[in-house]
Amino acid sequence: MKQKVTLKQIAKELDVSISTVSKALKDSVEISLDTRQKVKAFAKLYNYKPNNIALSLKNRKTKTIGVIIPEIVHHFFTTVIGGVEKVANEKGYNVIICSSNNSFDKEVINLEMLASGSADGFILSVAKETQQKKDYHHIEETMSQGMPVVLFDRIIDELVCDKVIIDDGKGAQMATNHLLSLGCKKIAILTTVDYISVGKLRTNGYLRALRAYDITAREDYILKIEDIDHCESEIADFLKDKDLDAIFAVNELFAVTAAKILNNQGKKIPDDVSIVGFTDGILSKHFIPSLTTISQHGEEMGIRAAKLLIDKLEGEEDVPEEYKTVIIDTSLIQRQSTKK
Amino acid sequence: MKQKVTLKQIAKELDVSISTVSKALKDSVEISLDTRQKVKAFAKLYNYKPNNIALSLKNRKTKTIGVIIPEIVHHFFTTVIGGVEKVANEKGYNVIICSSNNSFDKEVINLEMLASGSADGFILSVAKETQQKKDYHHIEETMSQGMPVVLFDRIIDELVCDKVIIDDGKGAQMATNHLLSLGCKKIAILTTVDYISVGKLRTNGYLRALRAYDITAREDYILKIEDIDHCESEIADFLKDKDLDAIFAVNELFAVTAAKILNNQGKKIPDDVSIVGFTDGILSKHFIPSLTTISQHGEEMGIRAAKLLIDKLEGEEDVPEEYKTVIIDTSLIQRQSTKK
DNA sequence: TATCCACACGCAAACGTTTTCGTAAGGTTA
DNA sequence: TAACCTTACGAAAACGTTTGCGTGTGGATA
Repeated sequence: MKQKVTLKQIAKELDVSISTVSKALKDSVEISLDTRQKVKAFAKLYNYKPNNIALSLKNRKTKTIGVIIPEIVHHFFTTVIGGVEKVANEKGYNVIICSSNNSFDKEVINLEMLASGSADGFILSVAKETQQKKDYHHIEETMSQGMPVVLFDRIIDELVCDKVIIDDGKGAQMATNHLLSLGCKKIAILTTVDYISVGKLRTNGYLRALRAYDITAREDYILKIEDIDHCESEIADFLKDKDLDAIFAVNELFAVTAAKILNNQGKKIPDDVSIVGFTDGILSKHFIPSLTTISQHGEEMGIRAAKLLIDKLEGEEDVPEEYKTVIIDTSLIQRQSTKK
Repeated sequence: MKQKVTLKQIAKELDVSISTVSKALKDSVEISLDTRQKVKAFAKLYNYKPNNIALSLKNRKTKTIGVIIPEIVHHFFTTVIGGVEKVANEKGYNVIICSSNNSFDKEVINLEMLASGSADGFILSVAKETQQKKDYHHIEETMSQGMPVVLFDRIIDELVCDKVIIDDGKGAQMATNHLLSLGCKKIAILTTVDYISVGKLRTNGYLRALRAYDITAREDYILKIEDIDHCESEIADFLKDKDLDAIFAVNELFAVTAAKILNNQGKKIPDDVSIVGFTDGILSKHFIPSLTTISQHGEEMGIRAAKLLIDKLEGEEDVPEEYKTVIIDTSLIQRQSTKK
């Protein structure tokens, strides 16, 4: 098992100094052509690769972007990561991904770990628990230590930093409008509890759309689901004996679950009930009927977030701080779950 | 913007030496109680966190596991990562995830980057291109430099290292047997091209099951799909005018796509045609009808892989090399796409 | 022959730790 | 008072780089 070869070893073998080796590998004119060639040949032979750790220590930067997301087994978030990776790779950055598993503690641990030397900046969507606790000290601390943070999707309004979001309200409004324009009047919404920022925003969008159509929102048409893992029974209860003509669900799972329950009730989609979801994932695409949905353009979010972060990382040090909030357009993807 | 505080700065402020600070923070008896308390108070106040990079350099280990997967937007792989993270976090390891995007070049780049200081060992499922090219020098090199590698799912037989796989053949056999036991006789398989190791293994399992039932396999019942992104037309062509009573698909997407096409042909699932898929993802679970499938137990794979890797990382240096191949049991999840 | 200048290379510091070893100060013992 | 032991701390090396600067050697010039 040959160990990794270092400059020191090459220097020893070739009987020159470490600096000579380093400079030779960089093709410095300080070093004679002869020596340069010898060193490079040797380095190639032994497959020398500079040690990133040492470089990071020396340069005080890691060329690494830390991404922290609430869930790793989640189509939308992985799509965003895809976008981040695209930009990062182009610009020579590495990407470290950590999942907080929606736990505040794990988010803190991950952030602190990455912040202590492993990453230069962060792209972050906060955990459910964090939104609930409203404790952002870890993020503030990271920023105050000079590491830029870009928040996306589940952001925190109180935090002053770059952000990439979609206009959740507008998206929800678009979805609801679509249903209204189809002639639906009895439109229910399946949403999350209010402390999830995106859930609340989408609920508001739904309400705004109804108002614009002069339809009074009904409390009993709004279901706020707390426990996503057991949404099925909640939705089933909610849907029992309700005479709806449309459902707007704030995510794929709610939409699909509702569709299945309606199916079992013998209702036809979209003939009896139309459904619009949120997030364009594989479920929406492949479900029968395929689901009309609001696309969040996850990859685009990742791309923009990465660009914002890298701009900060590579920008002038003493430029006055200026933070942007990028709003990604949502779009309605019409499929079979809403009638034409 | 207060910069990160280092031992040196604390030392300067408190007018002691760096070593004193370091020892004090570690509660060394060498340092007087007085000094210890003073240092600790100061460190806390300024929120001192040891710099991981410096530690890595010093300790020659990073306490980080590198995971390289072919795709990040992929349910199975993210499930595996979930398992890896579980174990890693328990044992105090960090997890870095990189995706090769099924590109050989990117796999090489990622591996080399992580290998040059960022990770102590690797958990890796190789890119499609790598399997095709049969070029494994980057992996061999990594191992020869003393960094353990655990291969999972898409492994390479020629490589001598730890591996975690499922018995793809057995799983496929189980799936096919299930169909046979239901009385199906005309069973087609939707599989991948042969250079994808798991595809080939599953095809073989299918063939074995048929043989055991004394059914001659028919060439025209086997579809090897090259381009997953455009599988729909291939499958549609294949299914045209075929009088099948069952389909075994080696992944979720093929299964769902076939189901949709059959639907359009007016065939009922499972009454006219039964379908068994592979991989227990959200699609299989939520599709209507829900799909009978072979579960790969992705999380378990991740757990086992992480354990194998950490064992190697923490094992004695000079213990004779010994490599294990862990085979995870697959299981058949019966749902609605096969008749009872 | 004394002076100067390239050339080609080495020294050493720095990045932030940890840890071994050395040592000054002060107290105890003989 | 000399010898010794604690106590409490500091110096320095090491991890692997990069880089500014110093310097020895040899040849060219005056």
